[in-house]
Amino acid sequence: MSTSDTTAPPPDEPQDFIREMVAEDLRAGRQQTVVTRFPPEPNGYLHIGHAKSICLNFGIAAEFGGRCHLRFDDTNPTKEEQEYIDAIQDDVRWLGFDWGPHLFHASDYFTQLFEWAVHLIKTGDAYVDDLSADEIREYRGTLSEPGRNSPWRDRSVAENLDLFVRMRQGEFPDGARVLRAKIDMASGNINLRDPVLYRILHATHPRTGDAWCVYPTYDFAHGQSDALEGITHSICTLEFEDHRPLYDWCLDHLPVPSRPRQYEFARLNLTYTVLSKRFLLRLVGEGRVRGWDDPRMPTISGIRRRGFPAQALREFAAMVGVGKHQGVVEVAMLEHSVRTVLNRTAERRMAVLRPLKVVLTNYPEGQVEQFELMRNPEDPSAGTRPVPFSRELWIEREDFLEDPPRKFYRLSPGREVRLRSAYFITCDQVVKDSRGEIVELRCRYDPATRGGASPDGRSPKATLHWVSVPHAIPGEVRLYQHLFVRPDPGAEGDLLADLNPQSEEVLSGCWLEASLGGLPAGTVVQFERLGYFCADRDSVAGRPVFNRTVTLRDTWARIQAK
RNA sequence: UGGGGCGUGGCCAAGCGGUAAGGCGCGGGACUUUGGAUCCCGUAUUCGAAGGUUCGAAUCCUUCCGCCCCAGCCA
Repeated sequence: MSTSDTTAPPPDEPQDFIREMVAEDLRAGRQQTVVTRFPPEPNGYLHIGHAKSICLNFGIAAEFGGRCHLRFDDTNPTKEEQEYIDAIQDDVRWLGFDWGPHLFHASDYFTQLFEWAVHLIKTGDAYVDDLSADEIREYRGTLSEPGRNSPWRDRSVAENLDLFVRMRQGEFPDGARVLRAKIDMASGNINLRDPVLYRILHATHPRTGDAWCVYPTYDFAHGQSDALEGITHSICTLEFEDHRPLYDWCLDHLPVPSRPRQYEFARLNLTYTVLSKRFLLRLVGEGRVRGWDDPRMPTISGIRRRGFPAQALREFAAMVGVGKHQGVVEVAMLEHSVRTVLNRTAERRMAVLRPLKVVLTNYPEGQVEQFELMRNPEDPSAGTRPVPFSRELWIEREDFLEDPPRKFYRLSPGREVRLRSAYFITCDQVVKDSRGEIVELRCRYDPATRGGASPDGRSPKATLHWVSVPHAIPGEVRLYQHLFVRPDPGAEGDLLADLNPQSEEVLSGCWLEASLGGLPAGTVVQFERLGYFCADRDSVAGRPVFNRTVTLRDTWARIQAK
């Protein structure tokens, strides 16, 4: 609230229409400062769509030198849980935003809201209705026909007051009565046909416990909460555009301490990604995934477990922009920002997912060499790491073909390839078991090519990654594909029918560079050309588990085509 | 048949009366001791459609078409 909050100059060029309006409000003197808020209902985990809203609200506040509140819109105790309240805070923090001391709950205002409801009753702008939910729906009319007034609409102020207080005191069961605003049953905007302001809910609230049995609706709580917190710009998604007249009506009829304005933008839609809390809740509830933070989930916590960096999400949000057009953004755009960030930050390591043993017949038994390899070629300041090399190595099964087709340049009988940063090797012999399965390759290395370059200038067409057998540690790798196979999850049809049955593939016989052992969960490394992998919290010392980060449908196909 | 919004290339998106930014994707090339890295080059005679105003329109006017949201005591 200090004036220092307002000293930062607004950005030179607003990048979107909301920022433009904010800048204009400041310029015209309609607002002295900028206060926004991110107002999730704690009825589930946050997903990538919320990230857009978080970046928008916190971003605008930061750019204009204002502040952004985190407010839980906890007006419906039947759906809300403390677990969600905690998880949401973790996610917003992880995304890189700080609400400072500005943590609020709509439930903080229950007393004030109740008093304001009484105020509306006294001014004749609200009444207690005895109609049932079904009757209210009937009386509301339809999209094309006006509604009719409730027979209880003209009760006296005294009777309304008495009934409302008794509602609050718990005299009536759920659904028996509601408090309604007296606006216009014939309005073309259905939200204005005497909207419900308060309903009876004998439910325990995660924060206020059993103190209340009447709870305000979203429409009666949101704008007033904004006003109480001094929010200047209340930014929400498009589906609330119809509610803005009601938002304004409430503020205009109540002695609120400030006058916020509501602005709407298009929510994020992503191809191959369902961003419906209701549906995500179902996936978790039915055990289709292993929880809200299952790495296949589009939740912020799931995405985090897959190794998406917070910065990538922020860059993605900026890249997508803010507008009123409801399009569907291609996941490729998200994956692009993930790769961009990871490419410059993730350290390189070697790991063999599907191992095949290579024995260097001319390499001295028992000899071990240490190579010092770059931790990240994109960032020399990351330094180097020691990587041991010995007579027996693991290479990727896919990197050898006994009978190579054209265009396959990796290892095959008689061919020479480079072992990344080590030596050139040539395959002399293929060892098979009784079933004809290749179990081992006998190769010869060229001592003159130490470090991966040949003094005579020859250069193999392929470079393989490898791990020294005696030094490797076992690990598990989980490969993820898109959870949904339907490009546009917004289209009609049963979403469950389009769940990808192969969205997860677990590879347990992997061999990893030893340095991959003690990585803290959340660390993302790049396994050379295999892609980015994130150390999972399921890892136990010495036996790490990694989740593959970015998935492209044709990963392997692309690599093989080279 | 009510109300509220939105329509710029495959996707997102600038543009606000002066003759179509940018990003993603895609295609092609270069380079490379991983590449899905990096670097080049290409990718809308046209802005949902049709009229009109204007020297000049994606930008102004008219009409039409299409898509989205609203009939929870959810948010």
